[in-house]
Amino acid sequence: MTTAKRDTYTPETLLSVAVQVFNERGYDGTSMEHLSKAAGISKSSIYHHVAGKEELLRRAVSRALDGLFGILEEEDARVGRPAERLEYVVRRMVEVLIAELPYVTLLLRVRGNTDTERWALERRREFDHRVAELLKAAAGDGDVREDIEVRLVTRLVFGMINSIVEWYRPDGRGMNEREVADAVAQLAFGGLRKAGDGRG
Amino acid sequence: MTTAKRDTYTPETLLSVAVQVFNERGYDGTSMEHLSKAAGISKSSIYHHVAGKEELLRRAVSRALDGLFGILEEEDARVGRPAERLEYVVRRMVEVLIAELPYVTLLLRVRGNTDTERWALERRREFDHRVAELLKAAAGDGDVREDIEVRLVTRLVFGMINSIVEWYRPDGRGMNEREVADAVAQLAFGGLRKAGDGRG
DNA sequence: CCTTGTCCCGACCGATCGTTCGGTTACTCT
DNA sequence: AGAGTAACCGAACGATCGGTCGGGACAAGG
Repeated sequence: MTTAKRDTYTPETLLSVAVQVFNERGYDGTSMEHLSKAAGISKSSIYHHVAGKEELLRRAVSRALDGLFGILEEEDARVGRPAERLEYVVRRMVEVLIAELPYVTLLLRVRGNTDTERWALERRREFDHRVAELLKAAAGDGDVREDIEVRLVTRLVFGMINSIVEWYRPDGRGMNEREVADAVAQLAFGGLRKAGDGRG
Repeated sequence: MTTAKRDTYTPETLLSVAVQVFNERGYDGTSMEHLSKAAGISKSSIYHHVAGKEELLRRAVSRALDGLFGILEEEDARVGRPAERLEYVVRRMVEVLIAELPYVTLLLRVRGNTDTERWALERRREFDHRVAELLKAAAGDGDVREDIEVRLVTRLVFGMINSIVEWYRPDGRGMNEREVADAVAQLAFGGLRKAGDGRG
């Protein structure tokens, strides 16, 4: 039956291995041979669980996108003053990014060579746009600086957040999700200079 | 003679075409066939000008690294108060990044699959380290906030700057290098919140 | 026992990979 | 004009690519 539990591979466990290799070697730089070596099964056996290489990519970026879009559906992201909703979304982005680190990492590196990659890029743009609107509303309230273009600020803040995938590693003794989220929020809203009180 | 000017390809003109394709498709996702189509010459002719695909990558990342390390040798980056030297370096990084956009873009995307890529990653880390020391000195002077770890701040600011390659396109009617550098410096040092006066 | 279906494998497919080679064109210099 | 050579090409190289195929091992249900 379909609900039976086996100690062999499932599409999910295979995915976690594949995503790790994708992030180390790059998607295009990873062959099915690399995946079979990393997973410990033969190349042809992979096709018993998933349709192919691109399905693994699709499953991975879907998981990342679900996590990000899920933020926008949370109550604190939907109701309240835009500036506060924005800060909440920024913090949650960091948390989700860390919680789903390998999947988001892969999402952020997609180039657009295949249909799956182009779909991922489109959905990413959609998410960016939603956050940009939040920032725009906050600027309309006079809660954030207006001397820099909204679109530019959005891109820079996204750049700062997304760069986390380039260095954060869950060592155990490192920072946890909350600490990183605090640092990002403080730096993004308060800036590098000492004068700012950092709010709270 | 070697100084003769031809209207055919040189390693440099070929490089500019190759880097553009590398950035569109990714290095691993680009075949020599793709390059020959984009350059308008046959695949085998490329090997008359360069030793192979990896040499094109090495030339490209070398150019980007030379631009970045060149900043650290400029006078304003070497003498003066660390906090001011830091702000100068940040602004110059943005300018160099935009001036050498395709080359820096490629540099920031290498994964480490070949010797060339690993060498590029090592030199990048060296540059990051040099800037981190500058930030550390500025923190020692009490000129920047110390409530966030120096290494973390460095990474986040680098993330913000480096993200420029993901969206900046020299349209002509868009922002110029100086305007982007100003915005980055203002956001990095002054933060998103309105309270900050933005210094000057 | 035998069937059924899951899980896995080695061998192989056509296509494409980066690269090489022999040879032709076209320009420069004398 | 003739020699020399830089620039270029089509064809082909062995290797590897993502993916297919037929079948074997194994556990569960009858």
